[in-house]
Amino acid sequence: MNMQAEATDTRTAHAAAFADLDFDLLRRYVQVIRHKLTADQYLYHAGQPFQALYFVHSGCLKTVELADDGRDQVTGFRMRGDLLGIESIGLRQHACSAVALEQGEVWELPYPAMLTACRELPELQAKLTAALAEQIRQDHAWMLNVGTLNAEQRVASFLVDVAARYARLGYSARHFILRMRRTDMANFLALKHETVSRAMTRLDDLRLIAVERREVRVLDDAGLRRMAAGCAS
Amino acid sequence: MNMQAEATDTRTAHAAAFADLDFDLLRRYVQVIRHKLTADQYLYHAGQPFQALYFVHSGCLKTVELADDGRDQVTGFRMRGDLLGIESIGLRQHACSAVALEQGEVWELPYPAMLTACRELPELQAKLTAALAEQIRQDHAWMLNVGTLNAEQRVASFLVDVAARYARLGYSARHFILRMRRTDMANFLALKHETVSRAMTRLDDLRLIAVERREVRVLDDAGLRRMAAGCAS
DNA sequence: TCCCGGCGTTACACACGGTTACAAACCGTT
DNA sequence: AACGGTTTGTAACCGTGTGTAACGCCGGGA
Repeated sequence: MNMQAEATDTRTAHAAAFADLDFDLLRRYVQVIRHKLTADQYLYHAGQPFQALYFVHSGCLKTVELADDGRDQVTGFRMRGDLLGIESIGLRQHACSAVALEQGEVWELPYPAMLTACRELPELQAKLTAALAEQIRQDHAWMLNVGTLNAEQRVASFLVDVAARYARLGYSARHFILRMRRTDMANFLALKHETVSRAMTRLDDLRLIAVERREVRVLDDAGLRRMAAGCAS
Repeated sequence: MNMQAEATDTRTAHAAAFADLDFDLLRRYVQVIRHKLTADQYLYHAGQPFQALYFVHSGCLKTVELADDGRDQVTGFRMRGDLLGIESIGLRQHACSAVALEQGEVWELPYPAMLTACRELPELQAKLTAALAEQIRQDHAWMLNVGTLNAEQRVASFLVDVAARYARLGYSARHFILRMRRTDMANFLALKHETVSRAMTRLDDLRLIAVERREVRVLDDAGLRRMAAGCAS
């Protein structure tokens, strides 16, 4: 849901997913600890000691960047197969917070053990590095969208990306339930929640989607993608 | 110049710089190739084969994300000590373009050789990973600023960050020359160049800075930082 | 030296999205 | 079923930043 370029073009074709990792092999080196999460539960707070990465097994979480003066920015949403905490690598304390949007389960991967495991398993090292690079590309795609698209286009782009992520997980890209509130979506897209509401109803009016609160049905995929790209009208 | 949090707080205190790397040691493993660049010269284009990372030895470059429909977004500015190309790790082709803003020199680090060198030098591997994570944190700080600050505050924040980067390189944080045009600044800050101009003159009117085209003098550092934070007025 | 093109600045009208306010729908609790 | 709190939707107004245009400045080339 990081609004990365929707089409898997040649540049992103080889983006490695952490999901298809051999966890049985990994468990020989790293003690993987399962954690159940409930809605609104913090997985970690900004400022807490950084000790582990987290693999999302189920559910959906948001990562939130915080400023000293109280400003906050949702920097992404993570679902099954995504890795959490990589942004804090090299620090002693977490750079941001991670909050569960619904109940779910994450697998804790203690970082010191991961480091030694990386020395034994070059494949793991490559996957981790690839995950970091992929995160940078996602963020840059977000910058491009927020920097160049208007409110409606941003919302459309977001929905296209969400749909693609659901498709990758084997769910329907045509009909899904958003896991986050309007406020979270708005914050992520650098908009206000009223604006997101208006954009959603407008996309509904245009028969591109059918919305009912968090339930979204994609009626005109091509049209939605056209809207998500720079094309006006 | 990526508008990261200006104060080096406890969270960013251990951000590893690639600058203090032992290049003599690295040269035993990697054939470092020097490249001179002239203003407006592309170091690499989006879509070109990804074969190397680049260490900026002198000069200033911008990285530009491109969309199929022609939209473009400046994702950052790189100066001496910064690493270029890391966002394309794991891909066959570069994900973005890099353009020199002035004459300068970069050192090409062929990536396959870097990979093998990383296996021999754990310190190098750590530095590379840290550089990737640091990039993510910079991007998230940018998201926070663009998502929550108005035009004036963004420009102030940008100037504070530029000043900090110059200071780190041993130059004056009080008096410097911007290396990029208003258009590049504006694109990076998700504004229009006219808006950046107006913001600069307003910061000048407020006696926080003294501007004359690309020349900037910081008159009230604390005031500028206050403006760069969420504080209104 | 003059001319030209790129860059930066300024003025003004307008539009998009923010602000504010209120209402409706949903949720969990009692 | 009634209640309160939260989330979402709708509407009117307003302000920040944009679009447009004109002008000034500076540097490079003829």
